[in-house]
Amino acid sequence: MTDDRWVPPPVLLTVDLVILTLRESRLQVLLVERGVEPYKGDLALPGGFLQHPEEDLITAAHRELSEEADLDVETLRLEQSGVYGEPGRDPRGRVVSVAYLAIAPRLPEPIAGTDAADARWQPVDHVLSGDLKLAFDHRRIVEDGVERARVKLEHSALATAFCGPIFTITELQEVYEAVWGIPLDPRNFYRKVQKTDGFIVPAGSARKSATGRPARLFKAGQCEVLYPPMVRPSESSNTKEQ
Amino acid sequence: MTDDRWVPPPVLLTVDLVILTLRESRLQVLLVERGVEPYKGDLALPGGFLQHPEEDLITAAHRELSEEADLDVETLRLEQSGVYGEPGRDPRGRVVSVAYLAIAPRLPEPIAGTDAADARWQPVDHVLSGDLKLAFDHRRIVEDGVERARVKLEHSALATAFCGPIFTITELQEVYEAVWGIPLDPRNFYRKVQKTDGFIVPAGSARKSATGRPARLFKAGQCEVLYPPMVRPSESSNTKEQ
DNA sequence: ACCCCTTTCTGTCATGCTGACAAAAAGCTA
DNA sequence: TAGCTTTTTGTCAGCATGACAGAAAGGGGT
Repeated sequence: MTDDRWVPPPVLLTVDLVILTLRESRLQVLLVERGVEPYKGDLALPGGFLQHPEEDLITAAHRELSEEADLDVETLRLEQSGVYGEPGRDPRGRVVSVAYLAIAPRLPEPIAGTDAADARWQPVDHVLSGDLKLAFDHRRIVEDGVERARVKLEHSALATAFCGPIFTITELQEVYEAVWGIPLDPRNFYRKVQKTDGFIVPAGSARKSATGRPARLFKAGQCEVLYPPMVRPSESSNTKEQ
Repeated sequence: MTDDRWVPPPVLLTVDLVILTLRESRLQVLLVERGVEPYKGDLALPGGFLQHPEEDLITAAHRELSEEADLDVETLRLEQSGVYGEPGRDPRGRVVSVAYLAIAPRLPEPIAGTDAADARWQPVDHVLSGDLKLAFDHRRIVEDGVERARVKLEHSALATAFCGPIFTITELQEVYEAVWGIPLDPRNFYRKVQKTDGFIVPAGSARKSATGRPARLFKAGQCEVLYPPMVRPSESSNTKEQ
């Protein structure tokens, strides 16, 4: 650092995308089959290098998403979820990756783009359990992203974004159950979301499909931050035991 | 992306450090006076470029900390707190910065290192209020770091790390008050931390300095995650109003 | 029409946490 | 001993929660 002629070493920057959605009542993550080396043929998160030196990170993230999986994600709000810069994580050299997270309602089946041989949804538990091997350190990135989504569900009104514009309380409950991976009591859940101010507002009259009593319809309220938060019960047993 | 001869654009990577401590019952952040252009003479967070292409991010963070402010921070646990990569944030070119956060007990007055003309503690409210101008987008980084510290105080036993190895409940309360920036009721706080399992454990007999009834002494418990969490009262008014 | 089944919705009840506050306990000082 | 400060122990009402009972509102089958 005392040498005037020293120049900082450049690194290569990538963005990786953890796109979560709900399909068949399960939390699923968007994965692509890599069409190029390294890890050609393996599953990985969509993502890639910055295109030009002036490209914004978030712009690059959106671009990669539309390139690798042709999803209409204009409205998708990407949120930073971590940086992964360990040397050796990419055989191509020193690559630092910024991970972005998005959580969205039932998205359609993606269409593989230019860089990806294939793109499809996979249940996150297959990734977390290790049944599904991912390229690079992408499993770790998925883990971190899912944990962040779980926490976000507690403190923000994000869960409504998983549903359509109009939904029933039971549908909202299924979102929580899928993301948290635990069952909830319908009656207490009903009471809780009703009295959490600004979370959901009534939308039109009742009536829904199939069997059982017709459910009332709701839409997302205007508040972002939930107070009091939705607490997931399992958190209690998380105290680190000596 | 369809051009085989295309190579990804390199970027320069820096680490920036948000080191928070408690001095004189106020939350303070470590700042250095820049000794080189750009922003020479301005206050900024300690930090700098990766030294060589194989340097780990966290290693670089520790190195910069010891270079710019000669603190003995072997035990300091740095935690990632964000990436700042907006084009134009640094006049030297495309510079992406990874911010690290550390929270620590009363640290000594720092000693300016090689790159910094000076290094010292500054109250965070001076930074947040805008009274103190920082170089680059460092004010934003401090804001994010402080908010993260506030949240961490709610859910983790971090607050004990601000105190010495042995402390009184009142001292612990002062930590919360300083970081959250609000007053708390001593009696309710006393009750709360006592029954939060694994947060604090008794350490030796009572007795302390100055006036008033001697306080009992405690040390940090073994648990990391607080359940139930410490909730800061102001959070209730945080609902985003339409 | 009637019964059964499913799902949604409304209550109830005991428990435990919280905020607000009273008051006792334990020192020090004058 | 009186007065002051700070810590510690209670008290009390209100609110949220978990567990669960049971009513309401449909549909399908006979």
